[in-house]
Amino acid sequence: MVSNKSAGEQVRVRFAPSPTGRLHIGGARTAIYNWAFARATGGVFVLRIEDTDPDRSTEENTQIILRALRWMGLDWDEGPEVGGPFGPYIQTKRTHIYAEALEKLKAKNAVYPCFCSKEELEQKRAAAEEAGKAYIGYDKTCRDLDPAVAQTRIDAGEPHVWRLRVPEGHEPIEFDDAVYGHMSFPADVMDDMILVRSDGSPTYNFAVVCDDTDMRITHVIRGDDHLSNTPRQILIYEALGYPIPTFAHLSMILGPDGKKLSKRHGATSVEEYRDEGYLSDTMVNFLALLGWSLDGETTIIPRDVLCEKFGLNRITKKDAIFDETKLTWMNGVYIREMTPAAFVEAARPWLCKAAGCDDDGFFEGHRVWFEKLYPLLAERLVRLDEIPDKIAFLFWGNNIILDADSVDKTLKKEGCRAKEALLACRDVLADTSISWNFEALQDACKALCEPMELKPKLLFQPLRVAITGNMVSIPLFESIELMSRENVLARIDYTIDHVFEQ
RNA sequence: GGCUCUGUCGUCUAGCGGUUUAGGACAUCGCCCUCUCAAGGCGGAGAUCGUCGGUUCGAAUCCGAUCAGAGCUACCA
Repeated sequence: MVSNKSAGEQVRVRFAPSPTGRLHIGGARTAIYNWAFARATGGVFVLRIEDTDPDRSTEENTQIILRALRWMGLDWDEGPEVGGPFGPYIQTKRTHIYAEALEKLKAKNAVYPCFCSKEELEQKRAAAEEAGKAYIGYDKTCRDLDPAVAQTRIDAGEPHVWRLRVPEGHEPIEFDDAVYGHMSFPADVMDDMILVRSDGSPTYNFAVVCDDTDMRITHVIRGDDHLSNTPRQILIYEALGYPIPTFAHLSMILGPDGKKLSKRHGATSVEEYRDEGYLSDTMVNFLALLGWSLDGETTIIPRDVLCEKFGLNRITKKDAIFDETKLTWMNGVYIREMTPAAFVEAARPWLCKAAGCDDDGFFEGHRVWFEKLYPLLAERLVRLDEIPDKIAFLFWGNNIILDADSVDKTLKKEGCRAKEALLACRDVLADTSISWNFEALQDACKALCEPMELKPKLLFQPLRVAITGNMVSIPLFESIELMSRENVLARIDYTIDHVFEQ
């Protein structure tokens, strides 16, 4: 077996999604590993679109995947839209590569045309299953057709595929997987697989081998659903006489019930997580840790550390369950580490939603004001989409929507002296000699506690309900500072009128 | 059916024959802080390392068997 990994050679890896849907969590993790490995080794990260399935591949999906990768910050060195020396990077535009490879195989008699129709094959399979034995593979009907006869049928326009002529008595196919270790597969169970379909298009196994070779890929890092395909591909590499890259297979990502992750489990694409208010830093960190560890102790691993320390040697073989709880916790950590400016930028959709206005002028005009919100919000958020609920009250103007439960528990509670407290605070907040700044206002209100013989809680909670509408809110006086005196006084007046005067 | 892989707290994981009374993180429980909610600090509980047998003075770590789960076995990728 030849290895294509000579010492000192630059690492070239690739992420090769098929555009049959959005970028799935599992695919995103594969992309992250490839990207991080390239960055850690000073290698090249290639993006290739595998759209050889004409029925399911769409240009729209390709765009969705590119957008998702960009959002995660996984920049590719070669691929769609950035080009590179081994393009094009979209399989349907590389048909000449596969055609040349097929000619090469024909010349070596390593392939043969097969005229069995899909229907015939399916019948045989069904018959085998009924007979009790499961289908053993293609029965090689066309393998030994007389070449001249075959050529005549081809010339007559009879539909045919091209199959690999797997050498008889081939020794077990062996390779060293970077994560699974030494692998050995008996060759006699390998089918004479189809390389080129009757419409002339290449099948997956054939296309990957041609492309990975052509693009000088040194390490194939992909999902372990391809582990069993690897010996098949090695057979193709051998037939073509191409050097074999290093393989690294990644375990699967499962849903909470231990079954393959699917829509049934909720969000499965990175875009859905983005729309729920997860940060791209969170996604990269969390997914990187699903199947890989830095040292077994560190959980928060910023992307620059990932890019420096990532390696194939600490990848797990075990399937991992995708636990959203931990993802959510981690998102909170990253939110707390942001700068106010970065926060406002990332949170724009939800900030605007809270304000009920999303035009550019409004947003730009409120940037500074929004940044002041960051410290109040950061330690209470775990997802960005929680923002509207927490700050909506700031945009109510002179109006106030009182939460019934909060009113009962803090304003109408027996002996709580809420009305008295509100009146006293109102006087402080109406006093224009006190500067409109949260510390000054807070100190002035707090000074009321002693003479009134009220615990801070009994003074502040009624005020909180009167101004925010709820007994649970972001910090009270910081919020007041961000509102106008007019709005604040109006809300207190309204609350006093409506709660206490029947 | 055949081929192949996996199996450590609920979850992600560390562990590579003795330094392990199996470490960390999330979740959970308790306490502290506190004008709410959080965040933060401290502490607790939680894994006889799938099971059984073997090798060894000694095994989560090596070997065998067994069970359970997964992938592949397509003119899908």
